[in-house]
Amino acid sequence: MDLLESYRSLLKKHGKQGWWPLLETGYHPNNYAIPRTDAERFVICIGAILTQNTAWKNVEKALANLQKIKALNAKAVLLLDDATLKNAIKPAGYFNQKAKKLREFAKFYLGLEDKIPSRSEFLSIWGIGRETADSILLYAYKQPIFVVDAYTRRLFSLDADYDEIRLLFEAALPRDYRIYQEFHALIVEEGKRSRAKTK
DNA sequence: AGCCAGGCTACCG
DNA sequence: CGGTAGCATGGC
Repeated sequence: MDLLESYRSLLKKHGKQGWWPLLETGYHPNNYAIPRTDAERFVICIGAILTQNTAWKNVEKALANLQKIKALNAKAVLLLDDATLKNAIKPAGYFNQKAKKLREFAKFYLGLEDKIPSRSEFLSIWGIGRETADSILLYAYKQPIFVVDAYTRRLFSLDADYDEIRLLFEAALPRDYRIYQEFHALIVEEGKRSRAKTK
């Protein structure tokens, strides 16, 4: 299986996806400067948590609610009372769990200096699993780590352990975070469309 | 009217 | 270890 060839063909089919989408600017194809600020970085991180097993459309509603109450930063999240936080993120589902996950992450985030946390540091946070950790590393920190999700397994008929699949992609592709970002986004786009067609 | 979304944790055998 | 119930809302 030539993964680089799959990447090229998906790119031709769907065009650049421009992940990660932000509230103000939406998608930003051909712009790899994002995140430019610490604020954008944090929004990417909590978006990655909120989108766990959840359609992005619903995550956008939750993010917009948080923005409305000026809680798109770590300090503000920690200062919100429980009911307000849960109510804001309710559209993204699992609001009891995700409220706790956001607080756990915000606590961690506030403790950071300028350094980039390691994968295992992210994984040690309650509520951050492998895909979420890798999404944060790839899209918020621009680290060349491939993100594996349900669509990746489905599209390529892979039934191996998460990290095995991740390493398979990383070995087959140039070590370039921009390619990893686009490829994962393209896989999701392809997965969404092929599902819409077959139903 | 179901089925399922850009998963994770806890618990089971 | 691998497998899976539970978590929750909204879109199609």
